[in-house]
Amino acid sequence: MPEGHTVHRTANQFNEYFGGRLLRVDSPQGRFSAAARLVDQQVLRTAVAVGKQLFLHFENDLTVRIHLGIYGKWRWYSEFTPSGAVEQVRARFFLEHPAPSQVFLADLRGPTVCDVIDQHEVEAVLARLGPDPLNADYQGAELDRFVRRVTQSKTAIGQLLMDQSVIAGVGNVYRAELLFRAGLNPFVPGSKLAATQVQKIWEDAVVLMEIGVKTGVMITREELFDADPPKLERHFVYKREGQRCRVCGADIALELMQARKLYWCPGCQA
DNA sequence: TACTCATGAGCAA
DNA sequence: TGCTCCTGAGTAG
Repeated sequence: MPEGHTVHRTANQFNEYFGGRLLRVDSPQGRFSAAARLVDQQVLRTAVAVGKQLFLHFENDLTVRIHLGIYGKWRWYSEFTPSGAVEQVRARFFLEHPAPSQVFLADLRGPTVCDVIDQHEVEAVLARLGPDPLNADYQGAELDRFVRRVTQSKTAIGQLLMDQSVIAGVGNVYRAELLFRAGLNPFVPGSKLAATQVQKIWEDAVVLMEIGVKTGVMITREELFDADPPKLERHFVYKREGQRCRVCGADIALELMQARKLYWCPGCQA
């Protein structure tokens, strides 16, 4: 489920299993081979997630940048029995001399982006990303930046929340659920919202996405935060079109916004 | 087993 | 706006 919380979990795993270690980097599929050689047998300094992007910084000042897109998947192994077709593995990261039963190998399949870049290119990518609720000092500049971008824009708030330069890491699920929880109509222009309303969206994003990092799943109903509910129970509106709203009983609506499915409740978000 | 759809985003037109 | 990248979960039959 590649919204921002997933990427932060992956960064945490890289730091835990591979941080400060000499890594082998390979591309069984071949498409990443030339780039992989640039960081193969280098020490991983640190892994950092910003929005939906993962940066693996190596000691030779090169960085692997990964964006899962819609298909990308990670698999982690503590035994050398990788599953699935190896020719689909874009990138493989592993320790050459792991301790017994240690997690030592990560396979990456189907990413939109997997490349090796230098520090200037890292900065260029970061420059076009908005603040990330999972990285932010949220009393401070990051929150202000988000509020300013939204309240100065005539674009619908439903679109703004999907714009990675406005807020990095929110995707289609969190977009729908954040707007529902805020009681906001997705089609309202950002400029029509009060700063306090926009601030509340941000604070809610921090709460929901931190739970996502902790649990690994996107749960947006408070009463289920500790319950590990089945998929269809986790949300208020996402993928619930035609069903009754859990709060007001109205039929959940589904519309296309910028070619993405937008779920919302016409009763609660009038 | 075959088919559909998806949590994303860059690009051409 | 529509196409593309191209994995895998879910579902229909």
